[in-house]
Amino acid sequence: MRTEPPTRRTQAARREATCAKVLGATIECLAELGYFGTSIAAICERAGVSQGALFRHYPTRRDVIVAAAEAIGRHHLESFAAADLDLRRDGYRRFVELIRGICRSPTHAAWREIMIAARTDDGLREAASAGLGRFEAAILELCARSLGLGEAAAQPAAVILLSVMHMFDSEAVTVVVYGNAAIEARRIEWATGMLERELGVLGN
Amino acid sequence: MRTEPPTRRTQAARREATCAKVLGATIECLAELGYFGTSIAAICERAGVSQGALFRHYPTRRDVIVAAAEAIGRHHLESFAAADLDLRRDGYRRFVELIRGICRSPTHAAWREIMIAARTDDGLREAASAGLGRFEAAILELCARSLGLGEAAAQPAAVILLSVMHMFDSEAVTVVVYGNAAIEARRIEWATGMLERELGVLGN
DNA sequence: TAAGATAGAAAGTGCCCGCTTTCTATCTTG
DNA sequence: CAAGATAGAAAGCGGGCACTTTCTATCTTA
Repeated sequence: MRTEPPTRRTQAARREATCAKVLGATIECLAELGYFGTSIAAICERAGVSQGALFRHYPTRRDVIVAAAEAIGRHHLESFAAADLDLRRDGYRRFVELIRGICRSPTHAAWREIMIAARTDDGLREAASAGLGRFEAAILELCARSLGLGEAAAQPAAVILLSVMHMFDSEAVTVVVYGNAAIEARRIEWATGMLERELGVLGN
Repeated sequence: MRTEPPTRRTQAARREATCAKVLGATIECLAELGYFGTSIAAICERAGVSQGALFRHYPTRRDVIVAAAEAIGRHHLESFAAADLDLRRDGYRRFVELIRGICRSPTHAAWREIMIAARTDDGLREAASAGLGRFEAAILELCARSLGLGEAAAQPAAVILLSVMHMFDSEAVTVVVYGNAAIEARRIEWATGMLERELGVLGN
């Protein structure tokens, strides 16, 4: 399995394969090494691809990052679709655990690294905001679907659910830097109850 | 005012003056250029100080960042002390606006840049976590003082208030990258009401 | 006030970065 | 199957980075 026999593959397939390896490695690097540490060399080493190969498919480092943001955005959409959550059927505990799990995942760490970099990098921001926004879009869609409301009527709920997402997104960073297990345990309890109280009213 | 006459200053005063200039410039750079863009050259240019001068006082770039984190932590503590907030007297709207304002401030942006970098930089994390944690400490202290409860009894309130802080911390990034004014306006309203409902119970 | 210590400026130094160049291997198409 | 196109490897290149060295100016102290 080390060097597979020279299987005959179409050019498109070869291209897609190395692009996938590059994007996967980029997401891993962002999660483990941060935006700063995600160098072309680090990406290529992890992907098992030469730098020349990478630059054949992506003209600049920024384009690699932007493509990774797109991939992460799609991944987030799929995660929510796969969870197939119905807030009224499942209750809010599952939602809270789902959001917290996603926020603490490596993929989301990569998403966050790009978000933070985009704040101070105008070009990256313009190029990547669509892909990054898909995480927000995923939750908005979840609201409409899960509550069986139109987009306008779902907005009050969306504000609340997005706020919970922001809460766990920011918490996930502090967990690593100066974790406070007692507070985190209380938070997940409180968030569940709070959603029941705040969204229960809307559910009528 | 361009080149002030060679006023006679003690060595300690000169030292303190350039250190202050360096730390101020570092915080500005972190806020405007991000962690990546906060190079020694950028810091020194903004501070009006040579690189040799900087390295006389801080052995490495990391030490500059750590010192900046300490300064930001102290600044956050002072911000909360200066606000002199009493939740029961002032109501929750002022708290929500205070937190949102702080989270959107340049100083807090610098804090966040260091937090994010600390996630993937072990040495930075160990050296800076104490300073960074002062933001959390400031809110915890606010809880105990503002609600007139002991530390143990204040913890349920602390969980809620810290959660609101996390919410606006994460929101502040998305505001820059793909702002959604409608949701942000609703969020500040909702957060105020939610705190009244959730903390009103505890207040008894 | 002389001698040593500290602060600061200016010009390096080596390294790693994103990216390019060059060349070979594999695939497509007439 | 020949000829051109595409994919990929390997080495190289300029530039910016953190940090050092060297030298001068200012302060401290005996």
